[in-house]
Amino acid sequence: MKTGRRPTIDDVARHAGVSKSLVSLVVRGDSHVSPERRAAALRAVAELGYRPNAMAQGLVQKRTRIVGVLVSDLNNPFFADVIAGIQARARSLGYRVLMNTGDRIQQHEDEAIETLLQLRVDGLILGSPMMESAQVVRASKEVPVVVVGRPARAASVDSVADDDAAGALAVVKHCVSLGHRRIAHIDGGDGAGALERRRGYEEAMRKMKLSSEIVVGRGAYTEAGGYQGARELLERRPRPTAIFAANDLAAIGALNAIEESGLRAPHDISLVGYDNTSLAAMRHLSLTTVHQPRHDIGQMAVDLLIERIRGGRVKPRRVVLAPTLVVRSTTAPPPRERAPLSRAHRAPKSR
Amino acid sequence: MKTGRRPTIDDVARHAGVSKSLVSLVVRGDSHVSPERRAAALRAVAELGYRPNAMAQGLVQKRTRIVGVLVSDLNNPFFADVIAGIQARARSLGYRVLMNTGDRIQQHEDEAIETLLQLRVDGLILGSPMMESAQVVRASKEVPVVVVGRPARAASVDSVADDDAAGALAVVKHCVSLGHRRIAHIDGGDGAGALERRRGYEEAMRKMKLSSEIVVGRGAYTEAGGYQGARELLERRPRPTAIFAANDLAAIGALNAIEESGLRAPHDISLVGYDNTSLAAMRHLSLTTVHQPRHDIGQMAVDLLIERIRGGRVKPRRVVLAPTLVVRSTTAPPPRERAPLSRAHRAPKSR
DNA sequence: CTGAAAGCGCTAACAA
DNA sequence: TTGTTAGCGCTTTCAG
Repeated sequence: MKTGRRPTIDDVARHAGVSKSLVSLVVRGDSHVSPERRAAALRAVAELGYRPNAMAQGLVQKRTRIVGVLVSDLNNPFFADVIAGIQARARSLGYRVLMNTGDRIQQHEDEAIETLLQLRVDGLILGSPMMESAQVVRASKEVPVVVVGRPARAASVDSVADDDAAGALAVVKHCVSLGHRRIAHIDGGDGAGALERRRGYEEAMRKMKLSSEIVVGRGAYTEAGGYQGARELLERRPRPTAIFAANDLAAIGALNAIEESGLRAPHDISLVGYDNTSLAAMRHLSLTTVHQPRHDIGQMAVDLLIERIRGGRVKPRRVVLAPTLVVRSTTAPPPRERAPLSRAHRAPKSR
Repeated sequence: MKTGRRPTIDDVARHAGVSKSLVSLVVRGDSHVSPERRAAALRAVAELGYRPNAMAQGLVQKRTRIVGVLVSDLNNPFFADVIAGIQARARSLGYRVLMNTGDRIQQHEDEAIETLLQLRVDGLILGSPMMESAQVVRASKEVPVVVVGRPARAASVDSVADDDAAGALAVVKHCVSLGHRRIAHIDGGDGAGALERRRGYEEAMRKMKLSSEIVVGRGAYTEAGGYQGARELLERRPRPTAIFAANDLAAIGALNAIEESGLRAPHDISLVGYDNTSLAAMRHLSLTTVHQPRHDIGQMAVDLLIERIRGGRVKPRRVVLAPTLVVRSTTAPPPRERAPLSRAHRAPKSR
């Protein structure tokens, strides 16, 4: 496992018969070095298996070229693509990425951030953090912070998220165009952006003149949360004919509840998710959902971050990306009502 | 964003009117400090918002108390629980976790490890790495390494994985007990542990006296891989009556292919996955699969790692955890054959 | 273009 | 108990 202590830049210098600083220049790819010495240094590096100590570098340079990423929930495939976008962009800008997860537990999130902060990462990207805004602000006092998946509330923090209002409106319109009126929502509990998505739903319902049909079940951005929310909604009479879940995971949980009740989607009840994760795309599931440009979100987050790191921009930026409805197989016209009464004032509005 | 430079331990010491080392002791919780000075130091820490610089600490202490984790694929929910296990155990042992992902690309994996190594993490856990064994060995020269999800091949590396042979045998036995004989396998391509799983399948088939029925389709640990493999298998005549995919993701891909061919599982063809991820448990999917104790795997990985870090154990350890078959709804007796011929020598063996 | 020296923020002896 | 001192491994002036 180990052969004495690890070689330092001094060892390399001695081995190559040059000075420390010369080696330092070579290792970092500076061009103002004579070919011979460069070669000598490089050879020594290879022979000794020298690996620069990032801590020592960071200590003196006062930067690490590391962006820290906090992911609220690794179970949510939504983040996989966002992170891919982050990694790709960071790589091309010469930064490295280090992740940490909070398991959807605030205290863990705090610890995760603390770790990253103590390491002196150059910037922080928070993926749908559960943590309170105050914590985010606190972190932003130390280092540039970009929040992903929910709009930032603080002035010192950038954010990139999708337009929940637009997404929700598209969903509601789609359902209405199929003939639904009793369109219920399962919210994301205290998950990131859940409030915005819920408001988007309510607003959309009002826009479609369905204020009186607004019904929200309490959920979470998890399968279990969706299941709970659906149970609550399915007990209502009259039952909703369409359910709009706060994300795909919740939609799947809702689907479980629906099937458990002996109902089928979309025959008896239509179901819509949010995020267009790989789950939704599964042919077997084929969930109607809302697509967010995840990769772009990740890239944009890095761009904002680096911009702050480099330029010292101060003005906060709230980037909002347009979502798109993806119609698959879990939405269909509502089943015919037994009592024709409720069909009476159906708004024929469609898009 | 920033208010001048960050406070250092010197600032704290000056502010509190004590020495650096006193502050250092207090911050690290040393007990040999008088209450008054401790209080003074703590107050100064709070007032200045002091946060120890982990790089400086690491530099002098020659350890970071960080375990680095490489995750091959964030899309695979398998890792979420393993990581939860890692985090939990690491936390309780006073270590922090920093993750990195390689997107299933070898070069990225190498870079990810390099980042972690340059940061001088105390140990490395590699989650189902795609990288070659040589790379793993190279890393293990720098720092203790534990491989998760595939047996380590090198003497300097520990590993913790499940018993693929046992898992495969359970799957094959289950299928046989339902009356299947043409049980095909979709392998994991060059994914971690794919070879072992495939060998386990072949061995199991032989044990069940079905050597002549061994058929392997080329796949990967992804939905796309499973889809491809299934396409290949479904073209065969006679068609397999059961498919055993290398993991759940692949099984889902296979399911897509099956349904696309107008077949249904388990009515026309039985399907088994591996890993018992949250995907498999989805009621709507209800995939028969093999459960691995993911949380335990993560914990065990940390235990092995810390043991090496602390004690300097040298003897390699290969921990193998027992998997269990989880029978759900994608397996059933095979459809009746048109030609009764092939039913003639069905082995009635069951478990 | 190259080398010597100073110091990043912290801990670990060692003294006091 | 507490303060002083000497580095950890590296980069960065600043002379040569």
